Amino acid sequence: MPELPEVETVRRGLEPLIRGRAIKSIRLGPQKLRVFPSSQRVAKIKDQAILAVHRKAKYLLFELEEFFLLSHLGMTGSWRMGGEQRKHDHIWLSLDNGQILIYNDARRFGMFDVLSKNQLRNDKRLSHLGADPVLDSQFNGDQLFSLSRNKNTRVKSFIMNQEWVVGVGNIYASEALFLAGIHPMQIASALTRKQAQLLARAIKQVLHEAIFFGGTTISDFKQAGGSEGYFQNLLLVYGRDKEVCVVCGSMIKSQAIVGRNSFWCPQCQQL
DNA sequence: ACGCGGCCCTGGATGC
DNA sequence: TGCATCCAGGGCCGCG
Repeated sequence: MPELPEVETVRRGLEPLIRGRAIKSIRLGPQKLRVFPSSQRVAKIKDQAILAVHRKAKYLLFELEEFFLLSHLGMTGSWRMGGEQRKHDHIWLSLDNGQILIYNDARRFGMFDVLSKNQLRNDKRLSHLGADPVLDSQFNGDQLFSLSRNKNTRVKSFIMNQEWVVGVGNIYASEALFLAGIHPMQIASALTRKQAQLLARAIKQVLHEAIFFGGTTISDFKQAGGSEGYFQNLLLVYGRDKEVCVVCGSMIKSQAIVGRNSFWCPQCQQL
């Protein structure tokens, strides 16, 4: 699913299409997402203008005059403008220019909710999030190092936990650890300060590059305009098990770590 | 109290 | 061709 670069790519594509438009009506399909608002709540956003589209971690936030629409794409969620009906369409937002913004999600791991400004402030899903490597200046090696001191888990799992760092998912975790030369099975609390600094830098680098290239399309990620990302062509280890490392020529290894398939170079990333 | 495994879903790839 | 199995970019919940 979409990690930070994919969500950011969607945000950037979507915002110019819908900013300033008012919502004329909204329709929800019969099959619920993991989170779906009540119909009374949905009714409140009629005639509200869309002022901006923000990203908070891997969430999209549509800022309305008095409410926020909270959207998480889960693994297979996507927003697109109008066009033909498709299987797994679940939300239809009709805008005042006649266009319809549609949410599609095959696996329905996504979330959609309507929140007041006050509810947004107090929302537990959003209040426990860590620093954003792209947006927050307090994300750096020193912060990562101090957070990691008491974390008795594999470093890959540590950087994927949204409570400590947001936006890093299964693809970019492997990529960042490769760039930093850190073995994904290393215990987080055993990171040296130097390693934490390399890792923070690597996370920022890979997320920025992936945003620049429009995200990673493995099977079904699409940008807001429907085009695919390009960064899948630039992945150095993810999905490349049994291929050779671009740096040293060793064979890339893969193995599940805390339940998620992980990829690393046994030569460049030693425990 | 923390860390992990299972689970929520559908569809595509693979194997028999 | 058909069927069974496994796996997928995320996050929540319950268990030990």
